[in-house]
Amino acid sequence: MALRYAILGLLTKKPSTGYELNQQFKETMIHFWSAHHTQIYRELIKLEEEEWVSSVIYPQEDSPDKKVYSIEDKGREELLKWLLNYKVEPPKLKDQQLLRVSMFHLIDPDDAIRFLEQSKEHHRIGVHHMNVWQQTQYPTDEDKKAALGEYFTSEFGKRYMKSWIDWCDWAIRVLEELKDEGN
Amino acid sequence: MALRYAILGLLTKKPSTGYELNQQFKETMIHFWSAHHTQIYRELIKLEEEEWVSSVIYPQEDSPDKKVYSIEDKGREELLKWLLNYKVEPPKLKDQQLLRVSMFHLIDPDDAIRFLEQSKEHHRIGVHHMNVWQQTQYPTDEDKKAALGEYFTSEFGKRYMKSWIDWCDWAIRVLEELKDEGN
DNA sequence: GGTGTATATGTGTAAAAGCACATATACACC
DNA sequence: GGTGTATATGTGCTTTTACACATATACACC
Repeated sequence: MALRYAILGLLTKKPSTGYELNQQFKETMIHFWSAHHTQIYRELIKLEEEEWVSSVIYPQEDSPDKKVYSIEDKGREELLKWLLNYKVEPPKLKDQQLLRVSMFHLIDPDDAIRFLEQSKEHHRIGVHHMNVWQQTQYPTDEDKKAALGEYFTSEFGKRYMKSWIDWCDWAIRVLEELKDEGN
Repeated sequence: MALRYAILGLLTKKPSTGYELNQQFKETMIHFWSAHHTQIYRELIKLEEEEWVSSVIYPQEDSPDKKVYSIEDKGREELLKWLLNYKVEPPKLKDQQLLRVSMFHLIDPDDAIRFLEQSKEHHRIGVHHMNVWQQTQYPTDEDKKAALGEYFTSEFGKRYMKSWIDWCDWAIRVLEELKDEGN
């Protein structure tokens, strides 16, 4: 039920196609929300039926037609209602990497270390991507107020990935020590 | 499809009832996996049909009968297969708190600050709970190897919550500065 | 005496999410 | 000439997850 609010939130910034919304889910919202593109297209259809958004089709020559969605008054109203009527809810997450970490008692310490090295590398690349993104997309001082959300959540994502890397280093150290004790 | 492996992972530590598994999901796995209790009971039934686990019913006098599940060879085998055949997959998450943060451009800075203060308090309580848990449940040096998973993931959860709190402080500072500039 | 919480296990049904596949064009790379 | 990627929007179907509710006992608190 919250996916619709995620979509509406993006549409308050600028009218977008389903394709563009999906890009933004993958780029800027990756650290707190995931959605499949088919889910986004279907939710947009529902939102239009309920008149929370409207769409205009722009024919294109060298690629398929674009369907650009805009938020309507009803949508803006409902979004604000949802935004201000909150209770602190814990996030719902499924992290296969940490799930595997939780079973490290079943595998060889060397395999565990290899796993953590890969995970660390993955997050190192993530931090790099974030730096690239920030250099091109980061809100400047003038429009910081208009892009506060992106400013805050991208910083969160960066800190999250950095603390992942630190945690990996710590866990690898613990495993190395355990190996030494074993000798 | 991964829920079953989460359940199997817990059952490698000790035979448990669905109720106990649900407790552990809420206590120690909260930082990387969420599951509803009805989902756990249904998955256990499927796992037993496929003979990955088995169950024994213990009648009780002062509360309903217990159904204690144990992992079978087939389950242990499949778990290890899954554990070692991985590709690094990004986590799937739905965090309503960060989703609301991403829409801070729509609300009053004072409302945003209040929101972050509540969120911070929530994570402060989380760190406190973690400290209490660690004092009673934390693996000691002797059985650290047997409880490596809990040792690593609880440390991850603690670091995660602490970095949430730091990030809240940072974001509140940014908002205060923006307010001052507005005057 | 009622309310809330804890123990313990479910069913029925709805909503959310994901997978495989479909269509159509174009540009880059080997 | 084939493969992969990017643009752009979907359908059909399955799996996963969640919600409301059901049952039964006991203990604490007001």
